[in-house]
Amino acid sequence: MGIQERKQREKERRRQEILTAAREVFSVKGFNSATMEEIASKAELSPGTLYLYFKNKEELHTSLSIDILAHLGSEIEKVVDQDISVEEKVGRFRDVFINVYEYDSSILINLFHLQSGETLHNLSDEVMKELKKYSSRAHRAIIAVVKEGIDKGVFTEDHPVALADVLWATYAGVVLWVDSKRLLNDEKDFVKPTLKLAFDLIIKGLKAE
Amino acid sequence: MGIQERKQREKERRRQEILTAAREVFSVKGFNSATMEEIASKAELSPGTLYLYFKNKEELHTSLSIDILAHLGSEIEKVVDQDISVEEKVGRFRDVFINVYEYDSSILINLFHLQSGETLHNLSDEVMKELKKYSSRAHRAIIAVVKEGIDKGVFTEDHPVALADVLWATYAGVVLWVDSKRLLNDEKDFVKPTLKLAFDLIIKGLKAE
Amino acid sequence: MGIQERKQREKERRRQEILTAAREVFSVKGFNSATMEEIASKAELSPGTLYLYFKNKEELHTSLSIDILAHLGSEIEKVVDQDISVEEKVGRFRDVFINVYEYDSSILINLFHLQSGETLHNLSDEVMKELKKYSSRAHRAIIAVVKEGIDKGVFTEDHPVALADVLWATYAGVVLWVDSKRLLNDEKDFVKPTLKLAFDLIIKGLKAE
Amino acid sequence: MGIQERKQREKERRRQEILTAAREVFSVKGFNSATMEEIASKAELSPGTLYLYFKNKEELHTSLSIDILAHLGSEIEKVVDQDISVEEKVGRFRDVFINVYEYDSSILINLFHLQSGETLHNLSDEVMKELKKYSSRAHRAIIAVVKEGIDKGVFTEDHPVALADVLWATYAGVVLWVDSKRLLNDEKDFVKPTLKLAFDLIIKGLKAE
DNA sequence: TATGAATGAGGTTTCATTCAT
DNA sequence: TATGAATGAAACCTCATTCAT
Repeated sequence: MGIQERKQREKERRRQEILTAAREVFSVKGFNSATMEEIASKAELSPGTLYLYFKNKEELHTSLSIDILAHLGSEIEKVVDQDISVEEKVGRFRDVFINVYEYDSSILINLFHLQSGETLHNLSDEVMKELKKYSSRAHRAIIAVVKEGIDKGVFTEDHPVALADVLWATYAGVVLWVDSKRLLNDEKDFVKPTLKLAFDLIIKGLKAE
Repeated sequence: MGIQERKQREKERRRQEILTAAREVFSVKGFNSATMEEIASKAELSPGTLYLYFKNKEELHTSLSIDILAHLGSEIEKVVDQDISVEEKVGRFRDVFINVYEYDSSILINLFHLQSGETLHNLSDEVMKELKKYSSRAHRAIIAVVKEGIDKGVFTEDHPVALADVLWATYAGVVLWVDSKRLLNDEKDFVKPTLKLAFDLIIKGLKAE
Repeated sequence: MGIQERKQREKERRRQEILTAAREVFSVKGFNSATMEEIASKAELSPGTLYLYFKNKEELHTSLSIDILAHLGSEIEKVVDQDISVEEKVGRFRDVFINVYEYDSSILINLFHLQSGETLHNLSDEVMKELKKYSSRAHRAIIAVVKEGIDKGVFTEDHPVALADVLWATYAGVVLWVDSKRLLNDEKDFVKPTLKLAFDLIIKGLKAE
Repeated sequence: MGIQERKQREKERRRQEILTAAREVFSVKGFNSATMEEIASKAELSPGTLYLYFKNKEELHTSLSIDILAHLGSEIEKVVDQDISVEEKVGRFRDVFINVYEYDSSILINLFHLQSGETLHNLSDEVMKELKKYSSRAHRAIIAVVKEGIDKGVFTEDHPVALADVLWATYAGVVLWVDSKRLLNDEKDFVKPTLKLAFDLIIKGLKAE
């Protein structure tokens, strides 16, 4: 391992440390209330250093979303070529969704919230492209499975993209809705069962008679 | 009409003007990027005047949400006692959702975004209570219908509250997801068909075999 | 009584009502924290009306000081020509001071605080003149008595103006100091005994051996 | 001298620069009319920088008072154990008072004005505690000397705390009164002789026959 | 590469004062 | 004379970002 490489690795490690600190702070405070200073301090770095690794606050935040989106996408993709029935595949999607939610619920919530006009408009083209890339990767995988189901006559005939949207939207909706209910009413987190129920209904609904 | 009444009416009109201006600005900019100055200027008023009608920025924003939530709640409630089948009732819910979305999509989106930790924590108790009130009103109505379906043996037996959550979450999810897709990919707005599809699937899924 | 006169009287009555309301508000809130709106509301008038009677907030406040100063001055003056010893006269001053303090401690405190650069600079010449007039009236009376004491050989020979300043300053000092101690330590109001003690010391100190 | 130490010193120097600028501005304008912007500009800094050194305007102002109060307290304390008569000690108090006044009359005036309801209520508990600490330190020292005088039979028997209050109040009163007279009548500053006179009277008055 | 002190634009909010009715 | 809605200037304060070291 040459010096170059070691440096590269060191740099990547530092980047991850910042991301970890940022994740914690954004989770607790939300995007606007989180301050670069607090993130820096949690990463045991100075504010200025953050800007050596990320262009600005926005991109630091979005990097987190991209990370989780990339992970989600790759997990989703793994399902496509498995040797199981399409219904089971959709069931696996549900499990992936649940796992990712449980792995880092707050950033996932942020991810879904992020995708609103306010935040989206300020992103650099580069970051935007990455966001799209990972987002569509997951989406394509879902579409493929839905299509498979339709082709095999297992699912009702319908537009596969739209069906994929429904699955994805339901995921986002349950996560956000349950989160907000929890905040409003001090209830406990019941994303998992709600997600299960929603997907069971949809899978049932998907089936061709 | 006495002077008192005319003044009252004038005041209400002015309030509505501010709300309209705020709606436009918040829709385009989001809560944080919107400025009171811009809202005031759009309403052709001075910044100070806004504070005669709303305690602060937060409350101005939340008023918009409460308005639409109240409307949504009352429309949803109307469905409960109609003399139609439960499946049709759920279909009507879907229609109400679509109508409300079409009436004011941007504030609805804001409403769903609003309900995240960051924003929710700063609301006054009073506003919070109203938010809860209207929110739970709609929710209760949905629960009632789901329950009716289960009791009549038309819907699968399951926890009615959870089923209502699924419906509501799906609504929120579709609205947010389609909105973000639109922003990301410059696509056109296809909330309506997606909502239709999602509800059709769920209604089908809901049915007892 | 003609119409003119009645109007005049009515106007004066209204002015007094405003002053009364202002006194209450300024006493509780202090000059800066008091708002014209609150004063107006306490006087059961609208903010605009206040400006028909007083040029601005500053002058409304100063009017209160002038009132109490005028009262203080006239009470002090009454002492001068009484048929009693000079020591007794100084004792009477003390009593007048105590009475005025007890009549309206908060405005008196405000009066002493008022006389600092911040406030004093913004007064109109006219108000300034009145302030001086009443202030010097009281002062002159005290000087006269001190002088009488010196002339009669009862008091130590010293500059009468300076001695008058000491008396007056002691009054202000005790009032302010006790007030601030009360605020800092939640103690009770002990202006009266402190004032008695201070004057007893000074009267004793004043005596020629 | 290490880097740490140099930085520390540099920081302290900057703090003092700000305090100096603030002192000037507060002296001329008073607390409310002074603006952070003006203070910053006088210190040749940007407004934001002030907030790196002081939490807010209030605390910047109070820091000035605490500084002078601390100085005053320590000077007063030095008098207590000196090997001189109690009368001389009280005379020394007077000298300390005069010195402190001459060192920084404007902040001293502000200090006495500060201690009024309006300002006092907004202080943080921490600052309040410091204020009390230094204030009571000076006060205790005075009480001790007065007590010594009474115990030795040199002073009239009376409540030492009350006597200390009189001394302190006279100090505050003379300073404020003379200041306001100066402002009202454009007279010159005669705090020093007035203070001398007042204390001579009081010392004489204090003596047991 | 890392620091962290300094920046300064910009936002929210208050409230004395005005003026059309 | 009285109103009170509207004004708008101005203040405090925050914090993402920069840059000299």
